[in-house]
Amino acid sequence: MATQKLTEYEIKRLENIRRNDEMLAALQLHAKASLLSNASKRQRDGSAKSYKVSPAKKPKETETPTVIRRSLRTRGMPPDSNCLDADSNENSDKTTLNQASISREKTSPCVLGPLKMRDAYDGTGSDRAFIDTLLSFERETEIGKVKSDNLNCGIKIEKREFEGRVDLESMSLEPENIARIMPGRIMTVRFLPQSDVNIVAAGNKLGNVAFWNVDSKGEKDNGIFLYRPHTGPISGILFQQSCLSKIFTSCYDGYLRLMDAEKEVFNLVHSCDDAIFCLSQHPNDVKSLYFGEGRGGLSVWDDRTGSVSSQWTLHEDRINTIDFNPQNPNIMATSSSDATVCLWDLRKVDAGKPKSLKIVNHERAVHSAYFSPSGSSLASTSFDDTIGILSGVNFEDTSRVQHSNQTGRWISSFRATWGWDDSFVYVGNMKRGVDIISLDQRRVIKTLQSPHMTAIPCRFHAHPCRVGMLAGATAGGQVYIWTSS
DNA sequence: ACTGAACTTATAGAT
DNA sequence: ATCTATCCAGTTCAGT
Repeated sequence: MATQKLTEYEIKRLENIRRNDEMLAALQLHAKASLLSNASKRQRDGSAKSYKVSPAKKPKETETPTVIRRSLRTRGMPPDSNCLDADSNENSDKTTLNQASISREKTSPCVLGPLKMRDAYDGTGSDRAFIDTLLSFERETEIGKVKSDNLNCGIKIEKREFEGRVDLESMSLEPENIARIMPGRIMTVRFLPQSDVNIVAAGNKLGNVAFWNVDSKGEKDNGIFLYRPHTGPISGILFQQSCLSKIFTSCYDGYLRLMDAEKEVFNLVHSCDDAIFCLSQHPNDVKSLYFGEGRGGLSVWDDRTGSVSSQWTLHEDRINTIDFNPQNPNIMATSSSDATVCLWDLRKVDAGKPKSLKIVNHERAVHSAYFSPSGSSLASTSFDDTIGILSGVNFEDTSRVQHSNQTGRWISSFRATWGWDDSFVYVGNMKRGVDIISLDQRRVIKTLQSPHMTAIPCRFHAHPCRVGMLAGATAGGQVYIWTSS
């Protein structure tokens, strides 16, 4: 009996080993193939699958080739390759090469230069309407810009122009505000910071970025536009209040791209050897992009000079989020898989020995640390099944709210996300609900649930201009938009 | 201190 | 209704 069991166990184990070996072999084949040519080949084994973006659409290739990420430097190319400047980048040979490889395969290509939106677009129809929509905001802000100070363009990201508390009881999920906008697991979801439209952008694990105009119901593609600008998990999407037609995206593939709707390209802004795990923008200096790179690294990209202006090692493991205090933008919070949250004073972070203002210790990896809208509190979410609340004039008060954050492998980690004021944070739970934690009461005071929510919402964003409008994204490419009447 | 393996978990799409 | 592929997260444990 005992020997029988042991044998079964052994068989299972060997089977596991065999499968792992196969997977590794596949990965290595990919790596070699992509080194030989940019045009990625399909996986050689039977695991090739097709996928439907939505039931209504026809099958799509989702195979994201595992590509060895190489910086321009290691490829012997000059840094940045003028990619920042879209005008100077009619870089014919590179562009045509890219086009060729993309049209052959509908996978995310490994493109070291600007990638045309047309080539990255994955849809049956045209994305013209969507691009025009983005550009229309641009014209609106142009008018505003001329009137106001164009010297200080974009002083604020996501300025909140409203009063009043959200009425939690009136929050509901209407069936028309649900859509599967992309395949795969969503890593990040963001509302376009524009008060008169409801557009969300989401990035998934496969390197896709999808946009959904929530209000264009019944229109072609249901207002959903899917692009494939990257080859790995999307770690950040950044809108800029001052220029809504330019959208930054960051990826584990080590690339930082700038989608420019005007030029209709995904420019390559920056590439590095390490994975980029998060992306943020300094509130007072929108030309400074902060991103977490590799194991504990934080880099600052200066969009004026087109180069990395600072590089620090701030943590012992990957940095999962970077956030700035709205009250005092010199204060930055980082959360890391090294189980800590750190507060930094940017004026004091030296190149040599960065010293944090404060360290909050969790028991396990910390997946997020976000400042409240007013900047007076900080909420951190950790695998140790707590949500940390940091408050007080000098952030000297710490407290914990118990919350199960065991998402496992297939669900993106939970990140407690602030709403429209300092009252509540919103965080997913494994029972397909949205837990609402009251800052005052330090506990879950309500859980949003709906029979329409058929999967676990794990990543959230509150509409920066609309109280009560909350987007939740799932591991299956769905987005739920909760609204308040 | 490091490396690698096992184990956990949910979902969409295929059967 | 049931089955299965997913496969770079994080942790624990076993072995160097």
